[in-house]
Amino acid sequence: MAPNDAVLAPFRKQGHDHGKCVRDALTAAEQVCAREGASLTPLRRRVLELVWGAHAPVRAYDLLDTLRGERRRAAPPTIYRALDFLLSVRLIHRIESLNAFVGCADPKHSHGGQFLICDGCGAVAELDDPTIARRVADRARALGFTPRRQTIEISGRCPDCAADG
Amino acid sequence: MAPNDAVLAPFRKQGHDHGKCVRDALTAAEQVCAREGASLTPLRRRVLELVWGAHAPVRAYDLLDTLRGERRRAAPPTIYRALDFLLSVRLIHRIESLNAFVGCADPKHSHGGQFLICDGCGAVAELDDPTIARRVADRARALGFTPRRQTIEISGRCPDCAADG
DNA sequence: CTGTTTATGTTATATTATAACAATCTCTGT
DNA sequence: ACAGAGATTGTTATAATATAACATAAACAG
Ligand SMILES: [Zn+2]
Ligand SMILES: [Zn+2]
Ligand SMILES: [Zn+2]
Ligand SMILES: [Zn+2]
Repeated sequence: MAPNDAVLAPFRKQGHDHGKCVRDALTAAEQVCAREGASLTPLRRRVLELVWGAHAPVRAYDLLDTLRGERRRAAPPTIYRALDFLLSVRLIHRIESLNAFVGCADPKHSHGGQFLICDGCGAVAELDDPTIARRVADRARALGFTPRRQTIEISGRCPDCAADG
Repeated sequence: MAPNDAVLAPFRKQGHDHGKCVRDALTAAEQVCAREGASLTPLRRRVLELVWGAHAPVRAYDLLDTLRGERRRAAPPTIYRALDFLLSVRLIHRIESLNAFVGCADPKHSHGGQFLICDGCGAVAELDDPTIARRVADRARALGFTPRRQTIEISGRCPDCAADG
């Protein structure tokens, strides 16, 4: 398996076992929370599972609609609080340019991810190129700025969608 | 004047002539629009001027409030259409992580800017480091992705605010 | 237990953005 | 000047995203 394969999984409509993606993500989540003493309640766990449901960014109110099917009293704060928790332990990322959320591909290591967002199919792949992150941070510091968080989002066309229209 | 001076102007509360910033921005805007055959109407020009009012990102509804003082019938579409126009000719940028807008420091050259956003004072400085932009684009292309637009936003503390709390 | 913290429920509202259609302005060709 | 076409702005309504504020209920430590 080429090293790019994991990164590009979201762009492969067929040929990746997404059930396994989700199971692995939940397992990793348990470990991360245990390590940090954070409490992954059933609600938070379920929201994380829903975020992972597609290999694509999900909007808060879509999560809410789904959750309402199984938990009558879900309201906007229900979802936003769960999302805030998941963000705080870095199990998910927020895609600023889409107002949407996506599961973190590598929650065990701290990082400000870089995201490739396909205009065609909506899929998002998460890179983690330390060279880019470091270069950006260095450039900021060279100007006397103290960086805290990076948001790097690249819109364009994934391999499949570039081939089509 | 050191080369960083222009970039850091937004972080210097004193000692930069902001009136000149605005006048220069409007002059450049006229030129850009003339060159592209775009029509910088009084309304659009005024909204651009308001965006430049502070050297900081401005939210759409704040612009709307201001505009209403001088144009009774301003409504959300008034502002959003003007902003869409200004974005389309790249006279302003949208800061995704703030849902806010900021004047482009260099509208004569096409670029996906990189933004340093101060948590303390709210000021935003625009970099344009081609090395970063190229590296990001190259990395995307190496994965078969065709990049169209980059969003790069760095939150942190500007020199002044890092010195304080 | 009992108070304290954490998590969730509940209602209401704030903030950001767009849809849809009407009116007006601008420009062009005659 | 006039008609028609396209661009711009006005107007009303509503969609989409997010948070405030306070109530209730679990979880947990002493
Ligand atoms: Zn998957
Ligand atoms: Zn991640
Ligand atoms: Zn710019
Ligand atoms: Zn500052």
